Order: sequence, then structure tokens, then C-alpha cells
Amino acid sequence: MTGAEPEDLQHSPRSDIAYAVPGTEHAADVVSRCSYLDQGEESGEVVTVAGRLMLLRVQGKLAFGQLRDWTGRIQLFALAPVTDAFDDFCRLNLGDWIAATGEVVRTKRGELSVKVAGWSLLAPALHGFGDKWRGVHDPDVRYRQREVDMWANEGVRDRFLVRSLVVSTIRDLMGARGFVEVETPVLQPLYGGANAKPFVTHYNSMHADFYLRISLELYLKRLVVGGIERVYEIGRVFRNEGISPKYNPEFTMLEAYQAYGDYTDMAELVEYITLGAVEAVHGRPRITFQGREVDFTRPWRKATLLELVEETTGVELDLSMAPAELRKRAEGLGVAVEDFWDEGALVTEVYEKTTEPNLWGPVHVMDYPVSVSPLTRRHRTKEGFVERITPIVAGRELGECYSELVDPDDQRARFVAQAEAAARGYDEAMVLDEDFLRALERGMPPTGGIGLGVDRLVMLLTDVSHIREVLLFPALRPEAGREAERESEGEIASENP
RNA sequence: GCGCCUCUAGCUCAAUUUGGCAGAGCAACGGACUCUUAAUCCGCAGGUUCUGGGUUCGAGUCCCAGGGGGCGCACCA
Repeated sequence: MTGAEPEDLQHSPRSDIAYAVPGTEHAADVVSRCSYLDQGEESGEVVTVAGRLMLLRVQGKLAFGQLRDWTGRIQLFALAPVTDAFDDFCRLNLGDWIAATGEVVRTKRGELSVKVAGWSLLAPALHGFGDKWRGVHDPDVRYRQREVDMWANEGVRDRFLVRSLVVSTIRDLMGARGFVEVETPVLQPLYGGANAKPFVTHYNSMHADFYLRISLELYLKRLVVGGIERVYEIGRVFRNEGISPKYNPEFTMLEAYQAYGDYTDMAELVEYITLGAVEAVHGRPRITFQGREVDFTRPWRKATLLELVEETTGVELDLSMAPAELRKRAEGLGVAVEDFWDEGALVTEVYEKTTEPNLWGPVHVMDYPVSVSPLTRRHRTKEGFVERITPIVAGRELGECYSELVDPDDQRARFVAQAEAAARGYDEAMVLDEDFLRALERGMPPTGGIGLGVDRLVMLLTDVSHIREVLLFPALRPEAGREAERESEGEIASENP
């Protein structure tokens, strides 16, 4: 149904396919080098190009093809008296991978072309690449068979090139500030660093369940204790949650920790990284996202969470208010609340429902309640708050900035509070991690930390509203047929332990 | 996980408001054509209408169940 069966395309035997194609040039290089040619002019220069044949127009004793490679496209111009095995060339299928050698010319109609002398089939395409004008629109095919999507639909490759550029730019920028890149475990005996449900897997030789990490935080902090004053990781984390246009269960985070820095230093770092990525991709500090401009010029606006709630809703909230009063004001704004929530959870929920989606930004939202930030240091002056900044762009959280909690006794108390929340039914509570606490007990200097959602940044820079457009292979339900196969394999495996 | 929508040829889509012989363009296959640009023209072929039940003289169309996909809600970045 999704192209699993060959379409019975006729093709040449594969026995004589080359093992290598020496001396190939890219289409874009040939086009730019020979752009000086006038209509009907021949360059005298012979090149070899290779790629997929995406269009073919046979016109009797001559034929025009469009060859596409990684860099672009170039026309192939075949003539019966010039081109080897001309009839076979005319029988090529759309999608076949070929190499062609010939002189670079510009046709009478003005199209720069390789006048094909020799050519060879490198790989026949046994499945089509969709409608040559409309491409492939079925989302199921686009994501399950990304290789088809990449040829059939414009813009797909460019988005992933932007992604690559963003990641390499981040590495350059972090390196320029003296940050050391590290890799920490993906498989962990305990999970931590965020409020999320983990994926569980089994480590056979240890006879123990392990977890896929839900954040990078705890190990990176231990490296700060170990003396790496500026440390970061760009890595995949896994959260056992639903799939939606904005969420994928595995996604890529940048986390960085900077000794001797606080949350405002880290907010500055986010501005630096984000603006650097914006300029690397677009060459200027402003972009258009979903039809509206975003200007990343520094510095960004800073405002507290409670100020922004009042600005948006006209309703004043404060942690000093009684929970009953906060609950009443929340419900007055149409925000549904749970009975067991404390002041911090109530205030944060009102913010997330009424204010955050309407913040276009970029804006740094400052000062969250302690109870919703179990790994963050208490505010130096404001009772009940922590030093946390969330940079918001286009109504979405781009990341988080923290003055990190470094006091082991306070950290232990917060873990205990999380355990109590878990006992009340909160299934995303953090678990107590003695290894991490022991590291803190050896002494962690004042440290600022950030987490930044790389996928979200790429979405902003490519102007897409679905995370699937920036993930090469987004999470999908297994296809029914394959699930049945897997089950039968499982039975065989269990019979032969 | 819950709710709503959707699934027709390899691809993109049709198929009278209210059930009456399943169609087109592209691709493929055969042919014509020495400057095409989604080439054009002629011909041929292509279907378990997602699957399984049901209602009906008759189901792509209506009903039930299952599967895939999309959207919304919930959870989260």
C-alpha cells in the first residue's frame, strides 16, 4: 500500500554496474562554471555528472533529461548520433541513478546541458517517486519513507541542511566561549533532571531495568563538580509521552553548565547562541515565522512571570495569596486546577494557560515558584521563588536558564518533596539519586545552566509548525503488518532462549 | 490515553443533494516525433475502493468492529 511492492518497472540487467564512478562533478559546480555559454554555444569541456534522472522527454532522435544530485540539477541532452546506446537511454525510468559523460553545451532554447556521449546505469529505481509535478503528499509515506520525500518534495533537504548548520554553529559558538563538549550515558540505572516518564529497557547481564535518559542534567553537573568549568552536551533525550505536531518522544537538547555564572548569565548565553544560529542561517537578526516577524536583536526583553500574567490577563497573582484565593482567580480565568496543587503550581498553570501562548517575544520570563523547579536554586531575594528564566519565542519555550541548586541538603529536601508528590499520584516526579547527591556533597561551585530545544530552534529557523518536518525519522506507530511479523519473531525467540 | 475527521490505480485526485456498471491526469507499457522545460500526440494496461462483519434486490457510498493516518484535548521541551 505504501509502495512495498516493486512496480514491475522494466530495467536493464544489473550485472555490469560500476563499482565506482571516478571524476564526477556536481551539477551546481558545472552550472556555475559554464554559465557564460550563449544559446547554442559549445564549451569544448567534457564533464561527468551523476545523480537521479528525474524527468525524461524523448523526442525522436533526441532526448532531454533532468539529472538531480545533492547540489542541484542539470539537463542531459542526448542525440542519436552522439549518445551511446541512445535507444536504451530513452528507455530509462524516472528515478534511475545514472552517470553521464559529455560536453557542456547550452541548447538552442538556452538550457545549460551535458551533451551525453557515454552514460551508465548506476542503480535502477524499482519504485516510483510520486507524481512528477505534485510530489507525494501522504504524510505516512513522507515520514516512513523519507528517502522518497527527499526527492519528491521541494524544501525537505534544505530543512535538514539548516538543522545541520544550526548544530555546527552551536558547536562553534560554544567552543568560542571555552565550553567543552562531552557525551554522557544514554542508558541509566536511574533517570533524572526533569519531570517526565522514562522509557524502560532491560539490561540482561545485570538482571536490572535501565532507563533511557530524560535529560542530560545530572551527569553534566557531576562534571562541573569534577572541574570542567564550562561543559555542554548536544544529545537525544527520551520522554514517554504522546506524539503531537509539537512533540516527539525523542528530541535533541543542548544543555550547558557554566561555573561561576547565574541565570542571567545563562539567559545571555541563550541570546548569543540563538542570534548566532539565526544569523548563520538567514544572514540577519530577523526572521519571519508563521507570517509574523521575530527580531532576535540583543538584548531581549526580561519580565517576571507574575508581571506577564498581569499584563496579559489583568489579574494579579502572588505566592503570598492563600491557595483558595489563587484557585478562585485561576477559575475566574477559565483555568482548570487540581485540588492537590500548591500556590506555585496554581500560579504556573495560570501562566502556561493564559500568558505563555500569547507571548511572541523573544522575551525572558523570570522567577518561577520553588515548588515547580526542584533542581533550581532559591531566589537570592524573593521568598518562594527560584532563579529560573524561560526564553519564549512565538509562544513556545525555547529552553530554560537556571541558577543551579548546589546545596546538597536543599537538593535532598527537594527530592524528598518529589517523593511525596509521587506518593500523591504525580507519575512524573523525580527520583532520589544518591550518586548525584554525593557529588554535590563534594562541593559544586555556583553554576548557571541552560537547556535548549534544538528541534524547536530549527522549527523557528525553517518556519515550520510541525516537529516532524525537522526530524528525519519522526516517531510513528509500527505498521500493522510489521507488528504481526515482530510478534511471530518474538515467539520464535522465546522458544529458543 | 479520550474525542472528531479520514483511507479509492504506483503518485495526485474524481465518482450527482439522498445507495444503481469505479473514472481522470501523471507514472508504467507499446508507438510517432532532431531543441524539450510538468514536452506533445496515438495506443494499451492498470483496482480485495484499508481489513472483517452487517443492512439492502444492489454498498466506494449506510451501520458495527479492527488497523493506518490527520487534527483537537491531556502530558511534556
